[in-house]
Amino acid sequence: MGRNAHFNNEQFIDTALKIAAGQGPAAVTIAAVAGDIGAPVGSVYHRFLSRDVLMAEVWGRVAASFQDEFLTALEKGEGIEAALHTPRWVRQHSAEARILLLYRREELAAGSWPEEMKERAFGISLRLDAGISEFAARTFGKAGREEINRTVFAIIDVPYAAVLRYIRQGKKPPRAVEDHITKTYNAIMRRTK
Amino acid sequence: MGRNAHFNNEQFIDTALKIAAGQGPAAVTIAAVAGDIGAPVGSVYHRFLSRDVLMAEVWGRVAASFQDEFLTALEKGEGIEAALHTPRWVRQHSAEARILLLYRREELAAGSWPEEMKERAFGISLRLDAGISEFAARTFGKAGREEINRTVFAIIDVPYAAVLRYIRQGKKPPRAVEDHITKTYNAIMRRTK
DNA sequence: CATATATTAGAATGTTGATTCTATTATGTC
DNA sequence: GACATAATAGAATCAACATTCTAATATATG
Repeated sequence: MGRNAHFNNEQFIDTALKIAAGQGPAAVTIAAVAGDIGAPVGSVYHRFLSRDVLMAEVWGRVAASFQDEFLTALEKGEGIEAALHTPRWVRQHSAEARILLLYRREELAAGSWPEEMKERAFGISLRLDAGISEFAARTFGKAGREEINRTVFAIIDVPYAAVLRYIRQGKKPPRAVEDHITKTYNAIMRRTK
Repeated sequence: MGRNAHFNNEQFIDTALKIAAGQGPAAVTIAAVAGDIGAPVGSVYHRFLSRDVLMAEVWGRVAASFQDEFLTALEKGEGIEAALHTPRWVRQHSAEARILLLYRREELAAGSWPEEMKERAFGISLRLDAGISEFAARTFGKAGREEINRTVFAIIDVPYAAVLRYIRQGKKPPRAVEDHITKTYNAIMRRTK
């Protein structure tokens, strides 16, 4: 019952994502999102409790897109595959990459995340920590702070650094980044301390 | 002539820097800066043409603080010293580091930089490019795109990544980051391609 | 001491954008 | 066909801030 919808949640999330990627999160005003689709602002609020909730959806989508493949590689025990996932994913998902790597969660949605989203984010973070720990233990024989730090550096921080400069310029990372990431990975994750 | 000043430019810049480091650039409202010092908002505008100009001063100060030592090390030909400058500087300058590494120029001051500041920034950027090029040429025998990419990665991007995680948590980077940076530097800057 | 002026003081203005509110319009159900 | 309601429409509110404006105050200079 009720009239047919002209729009759907996905459209609003997609549009918010597109604007955030192109012009930064501050440009994602309710009017801009609605205007882009040709919807009235009221329709945004009909579907999302607030701007924060809309942005939290954007974040959730982007983070999940990245982390699912990343964790899969890691849980398989392929550290170098996990590390190389970053440049690959970035090439395939330019807009999402800009959001994930250029802004922090709090810049997208300042306060009040819906409980469900907080739990989702917490779950992802737990899974990430566990994956890293297990991998460190498997690689080094134990997973103390030292081993975890090295692992995080090699498979998260360095790939991020390798790719960031290109994302800022709106370019796809060149092939050389794989080489840099791999060399660093080998140097850091070598068994010999 | 005229009455004595109760405040001075430095105070406003310091306060803006402190607030930006602690609560992010968005928290740097004119009222917040003035209020923190006990000055009227009018006094801010008496000294700075606009919020953007004030923030540009903050940025200029922070950038210069970092880059002077960095470039000195680089121009001496000490690549590894330049790379290690990042964690050292970060430990000594927590607030400045948060601003320099957590936000981009445009987040501090969106539009309209005063001409003088633009030139200063441009000069710094030129000097940086030249320093990197020279260093790459000295290290690899030539400074093509490939050699420059490697150099930038090893002495800028990786140190940044090594330190970022701790800055976000408001902690000082542990000693291990020097080890990671050094290992990476050796792996990447090895003469053998 | 009178004047010019640098500076403080802080109220008034204007804009931008989130959010709320009040219709209006279709569509399924009875 | 009348009713309930999901959804669209978009005007009206509200709040936060940057910026502007109009005093009020000291102080140096003559």
